[in-house]
Amino acid sequence: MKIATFNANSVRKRLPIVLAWLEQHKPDVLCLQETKVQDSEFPLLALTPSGYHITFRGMKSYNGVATLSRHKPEAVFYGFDDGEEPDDSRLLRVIIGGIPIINTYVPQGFEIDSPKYAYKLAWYKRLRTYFEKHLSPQTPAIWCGDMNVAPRPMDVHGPEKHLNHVCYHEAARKAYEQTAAWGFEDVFVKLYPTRQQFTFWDYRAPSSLAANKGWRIDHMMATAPLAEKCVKADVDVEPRRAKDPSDHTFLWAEFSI
DNA sequence: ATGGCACGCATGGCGTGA
Repeated sequence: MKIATFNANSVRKRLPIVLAWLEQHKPDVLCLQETKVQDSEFPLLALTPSGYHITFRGMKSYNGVATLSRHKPEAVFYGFDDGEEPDDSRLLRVIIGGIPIINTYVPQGFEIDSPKYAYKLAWYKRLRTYFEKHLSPQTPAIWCGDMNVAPRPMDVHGPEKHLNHVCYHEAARKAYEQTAAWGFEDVFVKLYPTRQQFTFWDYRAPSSLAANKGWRIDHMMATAPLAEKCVKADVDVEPRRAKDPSDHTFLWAEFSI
């Protein structure tokens, strides 16, 4: 099973890139974030020729998640179900072949003294509770998406400059680690523990890609029984170099199941 | 030290992203 994740930064703007990537790499599942489109406007027709089943939930302008799959999901769950705001434009769980696949677009947080940052930290706590409620660390499950956290110093260019950045600040890294510690392992790190590989390069510094000044903030996580079956994983930088790119690129993994 | 680019939209500027 091959599964990929991609923050598209508008699925409508990125249709050519998404369609080409599906055609070339033929993943079983592709999780998209920041689709930036409400459901009534989702470009279903444009994606139909790909042959993928498409599960999506979005809102106007911001956020939005979609999961494309070769096989139709057996079940679909939108957002949190803890009685608070479901935030269903950021959390999507589908079951495919008996395996839960959780697609998340974790809040970015703006600035560390912003209420948005407190919301991000709380979001990670809610997500751990969600895992406890719906999953088991002893059975196969995947959690992937834009986590908006660079977990290790090597996961961001110039970490010393970003200690107060919401994607590297200690509290954000701790929140991410404590959620993953429920029972998810980063399969890219498992395969390449010492390799520096970013998944995001800022648009605003036009040289960021050429200078490789990026962040590794998109992650592919698996519970132990699945992580041990991960045979390949990689980041495909090519779509970031394409015309009209997203600021993120694709991360994928293959499991021998 | 600062800002830079891209996207969507009750669009000639703003909120958001990271």
